[in-house]
Amino acid sequence: MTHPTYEDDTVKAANDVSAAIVAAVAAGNSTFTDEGHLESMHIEALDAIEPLDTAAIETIVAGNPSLKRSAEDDEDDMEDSVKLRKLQEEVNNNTNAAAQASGILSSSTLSSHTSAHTSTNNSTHSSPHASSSPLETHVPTPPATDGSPMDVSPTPGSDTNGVTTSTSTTTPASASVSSTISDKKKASQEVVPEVVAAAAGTTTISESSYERIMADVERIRELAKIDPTQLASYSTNPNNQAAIEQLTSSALANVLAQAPALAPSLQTANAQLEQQHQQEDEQQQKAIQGILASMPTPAENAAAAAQDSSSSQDDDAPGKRSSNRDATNDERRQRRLLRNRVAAKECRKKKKAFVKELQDTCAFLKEENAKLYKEIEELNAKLTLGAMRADENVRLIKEVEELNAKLTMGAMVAPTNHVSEEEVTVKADDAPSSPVEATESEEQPEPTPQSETEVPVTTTEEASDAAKPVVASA
DNA sequence: CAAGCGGGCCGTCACTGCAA
DNA sequence: TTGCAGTGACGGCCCGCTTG
Repeated sequence: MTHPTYEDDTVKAANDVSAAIVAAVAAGNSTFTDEGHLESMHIEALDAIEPLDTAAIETIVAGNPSLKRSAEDDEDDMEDSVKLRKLQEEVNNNTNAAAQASGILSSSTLSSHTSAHTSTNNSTHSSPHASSSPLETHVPTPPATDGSPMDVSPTPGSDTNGVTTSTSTTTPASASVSSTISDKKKASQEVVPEVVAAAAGTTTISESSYERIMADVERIRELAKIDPTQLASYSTNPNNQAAIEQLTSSALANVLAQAPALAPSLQTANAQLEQQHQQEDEQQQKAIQGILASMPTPAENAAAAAQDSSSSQDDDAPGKRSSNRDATNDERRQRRLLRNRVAAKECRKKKKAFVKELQDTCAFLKEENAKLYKEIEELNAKLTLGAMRADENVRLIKEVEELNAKLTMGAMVAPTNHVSEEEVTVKADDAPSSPVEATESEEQPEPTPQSETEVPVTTTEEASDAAKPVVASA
C-alpha cells in the first residue's frame, strides 16, 4: 500500500520501525513485559530473520493470539470486512484528496507541514503487526475520556502501564537510530500536535472506531519495546517493505477513515497559500513600480533634456503626468511598454476569469436545463394520463346514455308486448301527474360508471318499471 | 524521429474612453 | 490636450501531440 503523497523518506522511516517490530515478533520476542526484554534481545536473532517474506510474517503473527487483531475488526467478521472495504475506499478518496493538497502545497513553504501531516498519518495508523515506532506513537486525543483506560495521550517520556511511549527520551539505545530517521521523526513530532488538536477539536470519531484504534495502539506499544537499532537493522532489508506495507494497511484504513480531521488543517493551508499568492502579486506590483520609478533618473533626465534643449526639472514620482515630459522618448516608450505588459497580463487574467465564470455558468445552466426538461416530461406524462382518464369518462358517459336510450326504447316496446292492460292501468294510477316528475324520477337512479355495469343485466321487469312513468306520461 | 499542427502564453501595437 | 488604463489584434515562441 503505497501512498504517492507521502514523502519517500518519511514513509521509509515509518516503515522501517514497523518492519523491525514485525521482525522482532517473528523472532520470538512477542511478549515484552518490561525493559529487561529490550536489553536481553539479541540483534543476531533479528539479522537471522531479515529475509522474512510476507507469508512468513503473516503466519507468525497469526499464530500468536495476543498479536492477532480481535475478531470484531478482522476478516473473520463479514460485516467488518464490508466496513473495511468501505474504509479502504474512503482511504483512497482521502489519499487522493491529500495528494491533491500535497501537490498544491508542495510548491509553497507549507509543503513541509503537509508532508509532516501525511507522515504522521502513516506512523499513527499502523497495525499491531507492523506497528509504528515508539518514537512517534502519537495518538489522537480521545474525546473526553476522563480517567478512561483508553486515555493514552502521548506524553514524552511518560509511561502507560509500564510501557515506554517515547524511547527517544528513555532508552539510551535510541541514540543509535540513524540520523535520517531521527530527522524525519523530529519533523513529524513538530506537526503532530496540530493534527491531534484538529482531530480532537473538529471531528467526532465513533466510539467503536476509537476503541479499535486504541486497541491497536496498545498492541503496538506492547510490541514496541524493541531496541531502535534492531529496528533500523531490519528495516534496511528492502525485502520487508512489501510485507510491512501489507501488514499496515488494515490499521491504516481504520485510522485514515478518520481523515476528515485533516480537513481543517488543509483548509488553513489553502488559505495561507492564497494569502501567499496575494503577497506575491503585491510584491510583483511593487517591483514593477520600483522599476518604473528607477528608470528615468534625474541625471538621465537632465542629460536627455539638455540634448533636447528642453528644461530640466526634478523628476516627479512615477505615474504623474509631468514625469514623462522630462523623459526621453525611449524612456517613455520603455515605461509605456512595461505598463502595457502589466496591463496586458491583468487583462488576460481578467479575461480568463471571465471565461471560466462563463463556463461555470454554462455548466450550471445546462444542468438546470436538464432538470427542467425532466420536469416537463413528468408533467406531460401526468397530462397525458389525465387526458386518458377524461376520454374514458366521456366514453363511459356516452355508453350510459346509449344504455339509457336502449332502456327507453325497450320500455316503449314492452307495454305493447308483455304488460297487460290492467297493470298499465294500475301503474298509471301511481304514476306522477306531470311529465316533469316522471323524467325526474327516471333520472333519479343516475347511472354512475360503477352502476353502469349493472345496467345491461337489468331484468325486463325492472326495465319495464323504469319505463312505466314514461309510458304513463306518454 | 522529424515535420506539421494546434493551443497557450507573452510582448507589442493600435485604439478607445476617462480623468486631470 | 495629455497621460493613462483597458483591451482587441497580431506575431513570435514554446510545448505537447499526431502522423508519415
